[in-house]
Amino acid sequence: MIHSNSSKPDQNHLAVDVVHVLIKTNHYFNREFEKRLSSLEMPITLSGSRLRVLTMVGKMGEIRMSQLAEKLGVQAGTVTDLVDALQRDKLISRVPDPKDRRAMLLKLTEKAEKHLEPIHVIQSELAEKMLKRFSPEQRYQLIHLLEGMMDNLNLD
Amino acid sequence: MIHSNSSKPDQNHLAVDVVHVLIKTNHYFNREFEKRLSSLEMPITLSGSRLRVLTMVGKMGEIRMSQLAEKLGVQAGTVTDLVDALQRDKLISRVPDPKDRRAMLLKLTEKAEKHLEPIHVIQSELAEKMLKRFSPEQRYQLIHLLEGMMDNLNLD
DNA sequence: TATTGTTATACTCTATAACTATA
DNA sequence: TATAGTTATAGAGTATAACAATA
Repeated sequence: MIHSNSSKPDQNHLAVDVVHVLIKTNHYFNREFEKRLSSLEMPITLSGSRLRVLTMVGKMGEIRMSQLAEKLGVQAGTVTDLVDALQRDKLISRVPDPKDRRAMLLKLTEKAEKHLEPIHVIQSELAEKMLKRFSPEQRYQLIHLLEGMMDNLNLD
Repeated sequence: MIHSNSSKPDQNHLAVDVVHVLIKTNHYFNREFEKRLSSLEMPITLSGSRLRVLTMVGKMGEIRMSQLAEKLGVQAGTVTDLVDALQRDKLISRVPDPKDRRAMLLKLTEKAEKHLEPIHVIQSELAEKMLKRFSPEQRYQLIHLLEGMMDNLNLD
């Protein structure tokens, strides 16, 4: 058999290009998002990681430390630190799980819900700007293509 | 009462969804890429940031610290630190710019070129896996849509 | 005066590993 | 013994701001 690696050079090159554009687009979004966030002059500044924690906890409603670590793809100790910081800012509550005395359950506080509102507005506005003049079909198409990429990652 | 925010709820919601899928796809790629990189057992481990520096310097051939900072979207001091580390590992060389005695010119060393090879192979393989069964048309489409998002960011 | 790069300081994110309490 | 979470330690990445040398 011939080199599997160089049998389709053009196609391969194109694949790398797609990934590079993906990374770049993500980077552009992040940079602009962080810029808008910091210009919001909020009493508490949320980094990307902390925001991801809050969003995940909000989505799950109630979640254990270990589950959260798994969902975020980080270590248990990292979650402990992040939650410590968020709890200090009264954005998250940590209560013992009545069913397992080793475990802790995390929940958003009301303060967090209020805090997240303007952030979600910014996110939404920025998303809309980046997708200006994209038809609904194009938006679905983009979602579909990206989801296809993730699906491929979970194959064999 | 009607929220000014919900005038175009479906479309707006879709825009945020697109961005979320984008971020998630990027995250999936990064996680898998870092995993494969670390399993490569290389003598020097390159973080995402250092890799981005090397890739950019490689692409430009020769570049100033200040240009590099601008390209990467980070502060000058950050670049100094990154380059310090890469120079310590003999992956980058720093020579004074003969035309401007304040400036430094960065270049990859031969060691870096050799070092980057297997990394590019991994990147290419992973990209190809994620785009398996995507037709060339779909690949171009994806690139086109993502570039459209970046273009929109630079408007008004 | 403005620009190039460095240094100093501080904070966030992250991993690894050792540890405690509970299952 | 295994699991849930914490603590300790260390290192990378980043920003801000003050600084020196040169333009």
